[in-house]
Amino acid sequence: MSLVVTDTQSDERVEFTADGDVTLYVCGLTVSDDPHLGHARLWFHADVLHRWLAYLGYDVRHVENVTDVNEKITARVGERDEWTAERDVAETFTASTFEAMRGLNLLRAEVYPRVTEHVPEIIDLVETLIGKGYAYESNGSVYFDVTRFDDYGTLSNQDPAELEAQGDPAERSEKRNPADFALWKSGGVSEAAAREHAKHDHCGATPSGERWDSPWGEGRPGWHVECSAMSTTHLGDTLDVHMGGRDLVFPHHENEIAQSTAATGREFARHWLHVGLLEMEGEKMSSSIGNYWTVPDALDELGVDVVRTFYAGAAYRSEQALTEDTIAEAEERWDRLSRTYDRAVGALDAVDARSKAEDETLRGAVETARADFEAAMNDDLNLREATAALLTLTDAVNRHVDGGTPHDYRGLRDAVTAFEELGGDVLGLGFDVRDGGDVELAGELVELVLDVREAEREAGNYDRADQLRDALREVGVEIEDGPDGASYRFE
RNA sequence: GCCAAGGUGGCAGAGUCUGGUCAGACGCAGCGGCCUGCAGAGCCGCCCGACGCCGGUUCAAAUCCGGCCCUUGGCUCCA
Repeated sequence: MSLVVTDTQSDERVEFTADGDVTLYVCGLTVSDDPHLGHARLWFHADVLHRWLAYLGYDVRHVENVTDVNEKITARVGERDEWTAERDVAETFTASTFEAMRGLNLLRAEVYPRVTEHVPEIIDLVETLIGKGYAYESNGSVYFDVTRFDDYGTLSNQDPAELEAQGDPAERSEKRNPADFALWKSGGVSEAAAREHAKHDHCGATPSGERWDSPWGEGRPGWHVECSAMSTTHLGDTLDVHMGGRDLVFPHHENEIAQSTAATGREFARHWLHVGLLEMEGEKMSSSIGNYWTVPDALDELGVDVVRTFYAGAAYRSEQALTEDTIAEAEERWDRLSRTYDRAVGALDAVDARSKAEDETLRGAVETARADFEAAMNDDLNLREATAALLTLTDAVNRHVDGGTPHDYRGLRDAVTAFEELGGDVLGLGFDVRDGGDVELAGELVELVLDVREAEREAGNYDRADQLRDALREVGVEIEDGPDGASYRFE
């Protein structure tokens, strides 16, 4: 059984193939603001692909760029006192981006290359393109001539002749064809562009952003060429997988293909995977619309596991709706998974777990869950079905734990391992992660309160017992009465 | 206007490539039961019932063909 993915190039399900290491390039963030849940959706799906390929035995070389040169970044200079240059703003949000990524429990990429580190490579690439006749200099800027590249438009199925012109009016007059795009822009950020992207009015001179020397004079790299240069620098001419948001298909990825293929003469990416957009109230979540939820806020409010469970509720290639209902569903799903995991671990470590007890139903359920999970993952990374396989396993585990003692040690251990390997390692859910603080002491204190509560219950003082339970819930301790007395878990 | 993705039960979301076998699994919402001092969790069971619209092909269409409507995205910075 092998992995099948939906490739944007052919729009067909194709078998995933790679020789040895898998090179994975993800079009990363422009660091002009805190990342929001839309950006994180791409990160999540790239992360799960990374994790699944690792599970299948591939060594994954994952590179995700940081775009730290951009008009939107420049436009925020001066908004805070410490933001005196484009670089200051970029560094602030690069830091918050990394923090968000860690908070989302993403596997680290091999490198997070930044544009500011790769200007020499970008200039080399542009010179190569000029040398091969694919690009031309005009007024200190350099443009890619789309008429020289026969396959231009095949990824997005666009006809260059039908396209509206790219770039602003001043730029258009410098170009041979309306659809030509900039590889290098002369000078700094124009005042018009800076103003357009500015969110807030602020005093002082309009910032023009950083500039670099080049064979064509001072200027700034074009957006599309950055990704071509950074991916080639770190992963070579041909990528196994190129991922990005669906909104980048045109022009960004189309242009990347043109630049890289023209420069190297080789296929740029074997597989293109595009992640559908996150919708909020029927619209794309976007900083410019303002309907966004930042990653730090979402992590505070929901926790990383609910956020990840939410993302696992829809296929990467589909759009996904963020609503109260879909969030509530994710909360329920994660609660059910983690609760069951805790119960299984509890039963496993109890004296009632015996080496010779055997529950064929439980063991069969574990095997079925593993098989279903793997089949779902290989079927174009169907995360909702994969999650469903784990949820089906919760049923068998709960039935076993409810079914009295002795417990089937081996069966429970296999179930726990399945949760950890499939839910934990592959989906990145934190089954065995416990919050910080002195958990042991907290546990002892909770036990103490529970002893008091038990005494009250035995005395028939249920009001008092319920008060204690409510009080514990308020500080984040959930009490559940069972046949063997009360148990608790930290929320 | 051009390009792309999509429209499936109350929600969410598979299935469309390979026309018929279950419009499937899981979860949420709803109902009943077990358990329980109550609650929660858990378990068992259940109702309901959807393939955007109009044609065509076919013994048979969610699935193939044609037309139309609607939604979202891209064509300008965008994950």
